[in-house]
Amino acid sequence: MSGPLHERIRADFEARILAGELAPGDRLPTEQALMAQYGCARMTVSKALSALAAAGLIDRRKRAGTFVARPRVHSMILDVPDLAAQIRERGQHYAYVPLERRIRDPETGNAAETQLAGAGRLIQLDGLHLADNIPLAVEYRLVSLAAVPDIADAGSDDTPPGTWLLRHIPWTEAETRISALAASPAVARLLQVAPGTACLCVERRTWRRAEGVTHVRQIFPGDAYDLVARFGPSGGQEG
Amino acid sequence: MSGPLHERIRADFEARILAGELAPGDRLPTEQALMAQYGCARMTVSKALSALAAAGLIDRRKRAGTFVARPRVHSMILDVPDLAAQIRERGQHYAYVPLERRIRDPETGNAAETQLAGAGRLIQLDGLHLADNIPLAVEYRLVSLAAVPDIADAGSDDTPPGTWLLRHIPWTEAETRISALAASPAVARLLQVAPGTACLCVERRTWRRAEGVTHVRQIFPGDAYDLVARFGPSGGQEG
DNA sequence: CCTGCATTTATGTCTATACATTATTGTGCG
DNA sequence: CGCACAATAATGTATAGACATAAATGCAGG
Repeated sequence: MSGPLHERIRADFEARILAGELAPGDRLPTEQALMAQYGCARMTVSKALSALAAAGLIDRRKRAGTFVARPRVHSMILDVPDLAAQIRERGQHYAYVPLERRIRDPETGNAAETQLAGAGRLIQLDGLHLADNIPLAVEYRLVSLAAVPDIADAGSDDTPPGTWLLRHIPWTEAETRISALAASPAVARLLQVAPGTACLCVERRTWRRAEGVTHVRQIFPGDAYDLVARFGPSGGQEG
Repeated sequence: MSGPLHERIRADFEARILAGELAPGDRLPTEQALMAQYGCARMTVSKALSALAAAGLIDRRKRAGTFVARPRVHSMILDVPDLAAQIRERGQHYAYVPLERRIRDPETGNAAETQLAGAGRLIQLDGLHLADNIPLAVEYRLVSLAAVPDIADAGSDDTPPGTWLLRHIPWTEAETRISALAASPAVARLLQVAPGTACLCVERRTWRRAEGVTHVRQIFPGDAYDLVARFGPSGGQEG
């Protein structure tokens, strides 16, 4: 149990809070007390407590002291990785089959599309994700050419646009919406399941500085794919 | 644009990275340069950069310098709030109808149940969540009596066990699994939908210090509920 | 009893400095 | 040329102190 002292202090209190030894609302020792206890300077204590505060485990109030925070919503970390990477990680063979690649104007009257397009046009990129040659997901994607002009000429057809985008337009804002729906005949045929089969629908909209980048809808057969999210102390991705 | 200087520095670079002005792999000025640029001490610069590093936006390497990180997985924050709170927030009337409340032993041969139970027994708590008297979700829950002995006598029947647990056993680790399934006849009857309807299934297992606490399965009609997750600069996870 | 003001105590920010750590860079020797 | 090793330049950790800020507390006066 060595390493930086501020990290040790942080880990100490994280453990005690997570274990319930320190309950929500409990008061932590003052920084002065912790200086004495650990035999270090105040900045060192403060660094440890700042990290805990940033992680939402404690509240620090001037004059009053430092308290174990009341857990609010259970926010969980949902990893929405690149499908290609995820499939390969499971040791399966990944392939992407492009189905449609068309540059077009946004549908008039479709607010989402016109907003995504901005001043320019849209490129529609539909395709099928295969794991070991079995259909895993249909993907319907729209990309704003105003935001990503490179995509028109880039992209050999068999790299999925999601992977390409991830490498070229990083650090965007995104909203993901997860729902369940019954497979339409068209989707059912592509996924090789019976029409009406329960499917997981992952819909993601992505922005960059308030400018729309892409809007994608992925549909998975319900029995073939689970999304997994985690919450916990070790899940410290914080990003 | 005032406030603490370290926060201003942090926000400056966050904005430049998110805007793409600083691309992945680009090198940031050295701390020395930033000291000069902002006219402050090194600790102040360091605090700003540490926050960015904790958020995963930059990588700091000794001797080499500080670089914009390559985006890894797009981790998103999935808010899994209390159903009761969420429904009331939408201005609807919330109600919980208990269906089953039984103390029993774990099924022999069911590894998940025996592991959850630990040395003790289990309490099974099934119920129905209603929004404006319309069924929104069926809930099948198992709670370990070893981990939560209080639950046996606590809980007036019309407060959902999820809400009760959230208030009594905070700061747990959890894993959430999201999938789609077709409504079984029993589920369909409870949700008042046709059998086979596509439903969203949210399954959550919760631990506390490696001791199982609860295992819950919530099933929503596919067209009545969406899970939403967000990723973005302001989306800090402070609950 | 209540209100308002001063005090006190805690965190918040920042400085200036020192030494540790580490990976790159460069140099010299075989 | 290439390897070993030293110099160097960057971040990492920590100290000791100063002043700022905010809120709980206590005290005085109405």
